[in-house]
Amino acid sequence: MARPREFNQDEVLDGAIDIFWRRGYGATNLPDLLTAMNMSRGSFYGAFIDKHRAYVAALKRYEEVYLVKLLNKLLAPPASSLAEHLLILYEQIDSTGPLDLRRGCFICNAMAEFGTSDAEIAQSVIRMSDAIEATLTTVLKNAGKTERQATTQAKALLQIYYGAQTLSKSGGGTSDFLTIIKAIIA
Amino acid sequence: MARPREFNQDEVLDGAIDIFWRRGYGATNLPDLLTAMNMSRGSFYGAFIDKHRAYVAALKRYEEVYLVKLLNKLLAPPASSLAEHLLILYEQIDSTGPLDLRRGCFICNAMAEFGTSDAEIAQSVIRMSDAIEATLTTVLKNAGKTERQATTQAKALLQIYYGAQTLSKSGGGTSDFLTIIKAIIA
DNA sequence: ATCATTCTGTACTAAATGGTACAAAACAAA
DNA sequence: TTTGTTTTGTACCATTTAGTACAGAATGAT
Repeated sequence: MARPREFNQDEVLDGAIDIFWRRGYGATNLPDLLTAMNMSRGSFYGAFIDKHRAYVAALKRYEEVYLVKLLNKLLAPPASSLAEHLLILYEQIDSTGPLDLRRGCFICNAMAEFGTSDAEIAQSVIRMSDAIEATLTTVLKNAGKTERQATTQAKALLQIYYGAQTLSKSGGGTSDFLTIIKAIIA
Repeated sequence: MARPREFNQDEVLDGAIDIFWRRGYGATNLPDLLTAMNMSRGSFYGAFIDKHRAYVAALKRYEEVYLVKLLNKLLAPPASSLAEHLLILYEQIDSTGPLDLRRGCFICNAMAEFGTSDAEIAQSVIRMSDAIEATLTTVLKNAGKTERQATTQAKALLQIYYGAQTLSKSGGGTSDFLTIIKAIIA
């Protein structure tokens, strides 16, 4: 039979996620992308056809692995109060550490860069947003909220989260996160 | 003396703001930028030196004109309840109308695209964010909130606003905005 | 009307872009 | 070892990029 592939699909996609997350799609050129994925040009085009499809594949892996991890964390039985449990969201924000490696939220970044210009990507990020919102709704209902309270508060939490991620990426502060969460779920 | 300029500085910058807002900095190429600004290459480079400085100039004009307008609206005496007054924020979000011309928030877009990679731009967008936050704090204090309440709630409102803008840009819903505002200022 | 100065538009350039072609290498089966 | 197939790395290509050069047009002052 034939020569086996030398690269691992998951590993190269993790590399793609990393650089796309930090730099965005358009600002990532092919040489740097190949370095981040640890692939040669030939292998890259053989496996992903073009840059755009590589990005979509990275988004897909993000959804299947990284997003699922976040949702599972949220769905785990709260070890403390609801508000403190929801600090899991805050943990996603790299608001500490050096400014130059704040990459924000991968989903937010995709929303801001593509908007609705790419139907497939827009659909993907909205699906991920909806998944987070739905999970937050479940968490709130499990904590005793009514259906109506839970849905509205989940929306608010998601928007707060996106807003804080965006601000943090530019170096803005994200203080009072816990206080704000408490106000929303009050 | 010399031949006077044929273009108006404010008008061409408005054109720049428009296309940068819709497409971002990197995704806007020079021919399209020149069309949007209604300038020739010669005039453009004569007036702005390069693309980057044109973007910075557009940001500056945004701050001086568009942002100031928003702040003044917020500072105007509320004609209704505080929550309904704060719907001024919601009015900034183009969540109605066709998906393909949702451009999001100019400031958010800049944050997402540049992060901290450009010190001058980062400084500018943080200053604008701080201005909105400070204005919201004033509005809340004028409505009878304590200093502590006002500052925290202003932060929350700003983050909700950024989050809703980001979601809206990708076609996500922004329903329950008023309910969320009410919850935050409760 | 002439001149000095500045603006405008176009032709051009060097570099970088994403993508392709293809030879050589690596492997499994026979 | 030989053969068949696939991967890999590199050389290459056409296009697009931001930016420059410069000729000619337009203007106000003299």
